[in-house]
This record gives sequence, structure tokens and C-alpha cells, in this order.
Amino acid sequence: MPPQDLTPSQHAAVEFFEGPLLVLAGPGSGKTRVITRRIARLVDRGVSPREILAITFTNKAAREMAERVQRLLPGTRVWVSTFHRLCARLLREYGAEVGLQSNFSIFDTSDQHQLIKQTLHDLDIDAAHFPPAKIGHQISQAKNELISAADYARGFEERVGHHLQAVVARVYPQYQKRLLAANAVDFDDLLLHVANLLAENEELRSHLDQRFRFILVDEYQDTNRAQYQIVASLSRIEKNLCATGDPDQSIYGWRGARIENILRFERDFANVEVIRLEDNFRSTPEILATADRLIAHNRHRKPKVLRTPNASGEPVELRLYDDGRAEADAIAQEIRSLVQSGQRRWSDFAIFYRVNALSRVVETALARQRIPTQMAGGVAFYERAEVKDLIAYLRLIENPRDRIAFLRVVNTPARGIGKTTVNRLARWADLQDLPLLDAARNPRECPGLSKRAVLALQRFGELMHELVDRSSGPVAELLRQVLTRTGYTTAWQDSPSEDDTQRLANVDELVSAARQYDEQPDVEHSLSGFLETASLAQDVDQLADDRGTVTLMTLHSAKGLEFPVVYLLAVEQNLLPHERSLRENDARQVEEERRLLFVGITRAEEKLVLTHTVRRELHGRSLSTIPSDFLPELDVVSRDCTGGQFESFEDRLAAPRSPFPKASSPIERLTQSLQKAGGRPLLTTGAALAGEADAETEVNLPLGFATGMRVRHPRYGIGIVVETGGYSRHRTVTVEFVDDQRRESFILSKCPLQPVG
DNA sequence: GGCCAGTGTCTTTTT
DNA sequence: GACACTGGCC
Repeated sequence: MPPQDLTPSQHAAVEFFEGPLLVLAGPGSGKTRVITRRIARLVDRGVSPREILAITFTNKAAREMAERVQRLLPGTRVWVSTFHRLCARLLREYGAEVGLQSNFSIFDTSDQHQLIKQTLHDLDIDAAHFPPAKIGHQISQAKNELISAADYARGFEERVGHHLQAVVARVYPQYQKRLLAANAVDFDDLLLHVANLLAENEELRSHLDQRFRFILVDEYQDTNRAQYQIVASLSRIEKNLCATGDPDQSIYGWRGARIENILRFERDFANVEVIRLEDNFRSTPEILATADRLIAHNRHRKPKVLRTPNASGEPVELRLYDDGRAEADAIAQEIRSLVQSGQRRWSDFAIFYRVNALSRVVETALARQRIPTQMAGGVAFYERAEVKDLIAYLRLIENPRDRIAFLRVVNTPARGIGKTTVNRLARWADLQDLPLLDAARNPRECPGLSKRAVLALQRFGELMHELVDRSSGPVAELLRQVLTRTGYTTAWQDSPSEDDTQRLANVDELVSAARQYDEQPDVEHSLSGFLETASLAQDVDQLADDRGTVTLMTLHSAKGLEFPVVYLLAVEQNLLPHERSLRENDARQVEEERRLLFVGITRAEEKLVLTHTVRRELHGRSLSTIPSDFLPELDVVSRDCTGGQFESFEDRLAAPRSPFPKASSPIERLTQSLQKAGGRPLLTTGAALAGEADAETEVNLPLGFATGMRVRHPRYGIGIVVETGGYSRHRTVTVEFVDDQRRESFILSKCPLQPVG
């Protein structure tokens, strides 16, 4: 007899004991509950808590899960962690084999870019032509696929690669060498090193396999190849792997997540028990039906049932506003009045958006209404310059080989060690194979330095030396030492500037974060532990459910959360789906965007409001919008909340005014005509049209653009083709843009122009 | 040799 | 609109 508070399938998942288990859990199906109950049940059956490893997607989820288990079974401490944190811990212990000392640094994306830049310099490659971010992305993708530097270089020789790949093939090995020399890893290395360790050291693999007898992985649909490899290596002897997830909520394909991992689980492991949790206890039937209609349009998926015992609620709303400001103001006012009338609390509300850039208008509007808010991410706390500076000091204290940290702090605050000095020092240190800090301690030996530079370096060397001596105590205390000895905040102390005040506040916040870490019960405290927390902090970590605030975040951050009322902003073409998913005509990418919207919709418990606008200000420019391709799929009645302040997109094109006319919007007409013309994709760019035309017949080109045609450019907005010229690959179009009357010419095969009607 | 200001470029999502 | 880089000035 299952207990009253579990459904039969939830109960089955909790009770299933040994062997591989796949729990396919739709949104709001009580998955977290099942996992915690299952852990408790395992302990109940006599499994030692030490033998259980649970992996969650966020630190916050890990913390909450550990607490829940404690509540169910007081005194039980189970290892719950994210993949990255787990790997960091394992590498502190076993990293020597891959060349890491236990005090290694974790480089974030900007550290990675810095290091790549230096690598490019090493190799005499022009950084302007090969942006470090792009190279970093390639390296990251390779690492997620477990492709080592040597493999990459070899693989590149075998196929005919892109010129960027040729550069990456050279940069990747050197970058990796530099990382190791700095005793550092990037985010992907955490996974890659551990996967390699487990692949190469059978003794360690089987030791850990047996140590972690029961492994539970949540959000399995968003695991990448490296993560899959790690989990699989730890489940060969003890095959008690429980994976939970929902393929419809896979939204991290862009960072290497492989939805196939969950779709293939049954083939990857023998005798898998599959349990489906299809009852949604979170949302109203209206919200769920909307989500279901949308996701049904994904072709690459296994259909599933979404049902709820919940009572019917309010209809899902779709509203059109004039612009982002009107949209934000309306939402802010609505929230205020709902709270003031006592129907809702601040914390009932969440506002989601596709890109961080949209948060600002909303923040401002909420602030105007004096609505308390908390925001995940944005300009993340740990990415602010002053916080990064101080963290860099701590990193250099912990790991004197940390090159990036050294370069960041050596002249921050300014102490007369300029670029030239640093370059000379670095060149000399590299020749001697010395860490920069060691070189700085004996600057006299470095050739070409002025007396002043030598003195300044010496003083810096001594300063760091003294700080290292004090590094064993509480982190907050060490941080205060750094602050006083470097005089870091001196310049801001009595400044009237708002920015400086903010900087001081951020420094204070970091000190109190350190204090909080120092005071955490039940954990071993160390500088490296604090740095690890700081490096692997996530946007959603600091969000609280009970702080009495409205919550703002991106759709990606919203995964796993729920709120009574959800506003989902800017359901507009090129934002959701994002234009980058449309560029390559890759249906898979659009499906991921659809899943992203699905995730957003299914966060809502009682009330869901989707909004879009006539004009959208983005990147400092106001453009006319196109309704999202997803809107017709949702089949929600639209409401016009515009004040007639702007001409709508349709007006300007002399089409019906209604924001979302069922089958007559320009985009739909285009879609229909294109489909009739032979199943061409929904949206297409000039480049794609030109390519296709070429492939068809050389004579019959004008399938592309003709004079008078309306087009949209991602940057300049809507325009009219006023001239065409050239042939085939060299065909050009001249467009006059509606917004500012500017005229631009484009080479058709290379431009991102899209026809819009 | 160091610092600041102006110009140019890029602009999704995140560990 | 934000940030990185370059060039000029002290």
C-alpha cells in the first residue's frame, strides 16, 4: 500500500532498490520529493549514507535536498552536489595524477579568455582575427565531448577543417599547457580531468565505483558527454544508477548537453526499470494544456501525457504592449495592485525573459513602483571588477602559480608596475619557467627593469609573502588584511560618486560572504573551499523563497523552480526563438528554444501571462518586432494593451492591425507560401536563399529578393528593398530601413536579411 | 613609463 | 549599451 502522500508511480520509484532506474518526470510531478524520499528509503534499508551520491543541477537544489534528507532522517548526511563541485572535490584529492596540486585555481570564462589571449600571443597569432571567446567556445565544446588537445590536433589533420579550427588545433595544446603551469583548470576541465582519471586509473575507478554504490542524477536530460562518462564509469560494478529528468526540458544543448543521454538510457544500461511520473501537481489545467500544445510541435521527442488533478483556474493570457517600457510598467502596476489588495504577496511573482538585456527595463519599472525584487544573475556578483580583484588576491595567496590572478592584481590598485614592466617580467619568467610571483620576488635578476620597477615589484612580492603567512585563519579575516595592506578601497572611501559607494558595498558584501562561509557549520573550512564556492557559484544560488520579493531571471535560470504567478516577457521572433537559433536553419536549435518556453510556462502554478510588444528596445536601438512563431502553437487568445502610441508592425506594412491575426500575419503568410513552395523552413536568411537558389538553377535566381520586398535585418530592423544588383553569389540588395531611413547595401549570400512579407 | 580618455566592436543562454 | 583597446598626454 503506497503511503497517502505518494502516487503509485512515485511510490514505485521510491521503493525500487537495486539496478538502473530511469524516472521520466514531467514538470511539477514531485520529482525532488521522490529523490529525497528514495534516498531516505535507501538509508532505511541499511545503505550507508556514505555510499550515496546525489547530483543536482544547481547548488541551491543540492543544499535543499541535503536539508530535506536531514529532516526525514535526522543526523543523516548524504553527499549532494553539482557535477562541477563533485569533480572539484575529487580533483583536490586525486588530481596529482593529471598534474594538479590540490590548491589548484578554477578559471572562469573571462580568466579563460585572458589565458587564450596570452596563448595566441605565444603562438604569434593575431587575436583581432581570432577572437579568444570564439576559440574558448571551440575548446569548451571539444572538452565537453572529451576530445583532448592531442585528439583535436590529430582529428584536425585528418579532416579538412575550417580555418578557425586550424587555429584552435594549435591553441588548444598550448592553452592546456599554460593552464597546467598555472596549476589551474577551467570549468570544463573539472569534468574532463575526472573523466580521464576514471578512464585511465582502473584502481581508482573501481574504488569510487564501490564507494558510491548508489548514484542519483537529477536533470539527466542536460548531462553532457563528459558527465555521462563519469556517471557510467562509477556504475559498472555497482549498477545502482538512478537518473531522473524530462527530455522536454533539455535546454543546455548549446553547452554540450546531450538530450540523447536520457533518450538512450535504456540502451546504455542493461535491465533498466523505467518509471513515468505524469501527474502534475503544480499547475492549473489551463497552464498545462498550453504547455502541452506547444511542446507537441517538437518532432524530436517522445510524446507524453501531462495531466493534473488541480482545479481549473484562470485562462492563460497573451498581451501586446507598445514597447518594453509599457510592458514593464503594466506588470509592475499589476503586481503592486494585486499585493495591495491583499490577493498576493511579492514572493508569489516571477518574471522571466530570454536574455539578460531585458531585465533592466523591468528592474527600473519595479523600482519605480517600490517593489522589492531579487534578480538571478544579470551582472553576477562574482563577476564585478572589485569582487574579481579581491578574489584574485585570495587566489594568488592560495595558488602562487595562478598567472591570471597575478596579472590582475599586480598593479591593482596602481602601484607603479605598468604594462612594460609586467611584459618584461613575464617574458623573463617564462624563459626561466618560473611562476610570475616567484619572478617578482627577485626582480633584480630580470633584465631591463628600471630601479623604480624593481623596487615596486619587490614591495609587491613582500606584500604577497606576508599575506600568505596569514592565510590559514578565517577567510573574512584574511580578506580584511588584503584590504588594509593593499589600500584597495582607499580611493573610494570618501568619494561622493554613486559608483564608488556601490563598489564599497560590493566589497562589504564579499567580506560578509566570507564570514558566512567561515561560520558555516559541519564543513571543513579552508581558503580553497571558499574559492571553490565563489568560482562555482550560480546565479540562482542566492535566491530565497521567503525574502518577500518579486523574482527576476532568465528562462534558463528558471529551470526547477515554481511560482504562483509567472510573467513571461518578449515572446517575439528573434528573441524567443532567439535569432541565433534561426540562423543556421537547424530545426534542433529551434526545438530547444521551444523547450525553453515550455520550461518557462510550466513554472507557473496558478497564473501565466505571456507578453510581447510592437517595438522592442535592444542593444540601444528600438526596432519593430515580429510575433514569435511559437504564439500560434500556444493557441492563447491575445489581448491588445497598446495605447496606439506607435504604429504597429502590421500597420506599417498596410496589413490588418490585430497583433496576432490567426492566419493573416505577414509571417504566417510567408510561412504558408514557403511551405507551398516545397517545405522551406519557416524563416530563412538572405544567405540561405541565395545558397538554395544557386543549388536549384543558375538562371532562376530571383527566388531571393526583389525590389519592393519587405525585409528585416537583425540590427537595422524592417526595411524595403530599393535596389538589386549583381548575379549569383555576388548579388547585392540595397535596403532602405523604415526606422531611420538609412540605406544599406548587402551582399545577398553573406547577409542576415530575412523576408517578412 | 604610467594613466586616462576617446574610439571601435560586439551583443544568448551558464558551469 | 557595455567593454576592450588604442592613442595621446603627463
